[in-house]
Amino acid sequence: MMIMALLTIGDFSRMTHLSVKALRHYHDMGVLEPAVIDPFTGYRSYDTGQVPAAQVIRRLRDLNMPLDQIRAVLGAPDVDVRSQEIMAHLSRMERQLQQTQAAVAGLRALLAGPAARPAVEVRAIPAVTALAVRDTVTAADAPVWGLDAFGSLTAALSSAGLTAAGCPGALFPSEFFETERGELTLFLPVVPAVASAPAGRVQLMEVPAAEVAVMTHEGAADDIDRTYGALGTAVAERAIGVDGPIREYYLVSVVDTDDEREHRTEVCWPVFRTAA
Amino acid sequence: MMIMALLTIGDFSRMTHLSVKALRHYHDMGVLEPAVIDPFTGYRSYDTGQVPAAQVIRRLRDLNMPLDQIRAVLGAPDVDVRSQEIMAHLSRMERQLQQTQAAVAGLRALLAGPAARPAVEVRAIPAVTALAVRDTVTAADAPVWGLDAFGSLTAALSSAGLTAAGCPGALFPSEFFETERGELTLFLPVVPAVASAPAGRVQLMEVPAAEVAVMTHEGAADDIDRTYGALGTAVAERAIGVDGPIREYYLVSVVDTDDEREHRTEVCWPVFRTAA
DNA sequence: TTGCTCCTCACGTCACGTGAGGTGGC
DNA sequence: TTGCTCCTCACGTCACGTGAGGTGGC
Repeated sequence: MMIMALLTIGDFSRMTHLSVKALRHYHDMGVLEPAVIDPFTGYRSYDTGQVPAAQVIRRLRDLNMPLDQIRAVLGAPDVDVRSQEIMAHLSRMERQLQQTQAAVAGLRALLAGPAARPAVEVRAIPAVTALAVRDTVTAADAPVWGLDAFGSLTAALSSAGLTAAGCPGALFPSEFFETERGELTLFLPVVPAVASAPAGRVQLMEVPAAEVAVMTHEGAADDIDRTYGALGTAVAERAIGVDGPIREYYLVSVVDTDDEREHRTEVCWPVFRTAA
Repeated sequence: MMIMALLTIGDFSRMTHLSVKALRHYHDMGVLEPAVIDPFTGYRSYDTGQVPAAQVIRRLRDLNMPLDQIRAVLGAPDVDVRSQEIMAHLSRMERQLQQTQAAVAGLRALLAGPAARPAVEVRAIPAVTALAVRDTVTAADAPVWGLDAFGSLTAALSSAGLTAAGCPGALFPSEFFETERGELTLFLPVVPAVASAPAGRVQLMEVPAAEVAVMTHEGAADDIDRTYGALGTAVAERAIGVDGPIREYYLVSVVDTDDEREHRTEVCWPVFRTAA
């Protein structure tokens, strides 16, 4: 760890293409400490040996990695942890890229004009017994949470010796859309039976009956707001809406096929019990 | 433009998957005004007819379009201007995506360990006459500016009846790296001759002589900080650096080939005149 | 009357950028 | 001595999120 040559912050800036302001910020945040700090003038001096670290920081910032994570990556004791954190970040970025592509496609579709909208059907859903997982989740985490929760449900299904009685569904409280965070419930209807109590985070619950307006969403979940808009509009214009959680039923989902175009989701909006 | 049904902010949030906080913010920013505002309570009411606009906003925000631009897009009088602005944004995003991919590749290369570094050569560059364009530019705008300036230079070359005497180069003041903004000079050496004065923003200048350390960067410009780091390190460790603008000479660049891997750029770092 | 929804400030977040105002070294 | 580089606050930016504290409608 020999010091090879000390550099002013200006020289170091030129060598790394990091702005002086950014370097000072990285110092303040503990991401990249100068090799020497003059106790009288406060002048920072960097070492030529710090150039590679600065280049890594620049790349990670280009990839939008937060400074806290960069500090953790650079401070990781062994190389495995380090590359593991980087790979985790890259896969998060890949997911984000897919979302971007979906947004571009969705935008084109929107601007091309309103698509033919599937019909709205009013339906009475009876109460059912179901295995369920309930957690407080943010909108950003919801897809991953859902997949994980579904894994727990299928595991509990077999270990409790129960039989599925329909496709999985979820309950979304109003709060979830209004604040992008709320307590979600993923459930899997089962044939009622005397069974051993489900273990862990899976519980047996009664999904209440409901009168709902239903519209089927075809395709990837990124576009599902279009169906919400069309369904909500239909409900509002008929003035039949009531309070209560929105439901989704996953007729065909990622657990059935990787081709998102084949996915089918029923969106259910609560309406008056009196609606014919 | 008939009002079809009024919605509370909560209902509108559920229908568009925009958070209530976001909707209030869009109102404050003039991006999406509620159809009705109760003068006593301040309650906002939206119209079902506003759902499509909200969906477009959501897509554009997913694409990181700033609210100012979104307001402009939605307010655009004709569809041509609107789709033009969107296309411009998409191409900016595409450029950003390329940068992301370059950052991933660059990161892999950095973590794989230091590459074999090309040799540093100390060279005396004589003064030359050149056509030049000079502008104050930010680091983010520099590549586009450079391409545009080169176009002006070649146009001026033929209209002034001059002959090129070398490949194009650029001068970068220290300030440009330290603040990511500064006055850049792109120049094209010419055979001195009595010629008509160049027009517009192109001027005839004397590029001063300089003693420099030179390293050749092979490949895309996104990676050029690695060469700056290696060159700056070499200069610092020999303690031969002096003040002065850094130069780049574009031996093979985007004007010669679209294959970035073939690009070759000489980076020139000012050193003592006495260096042998 | 009790929840629930809605409202308006005021402040926080994140990674710096933008001055202001001042000092040190050649 | 004059520039130039460096320093430290303090505040701004952008698109909201996070409470605090309060009101209206069923």
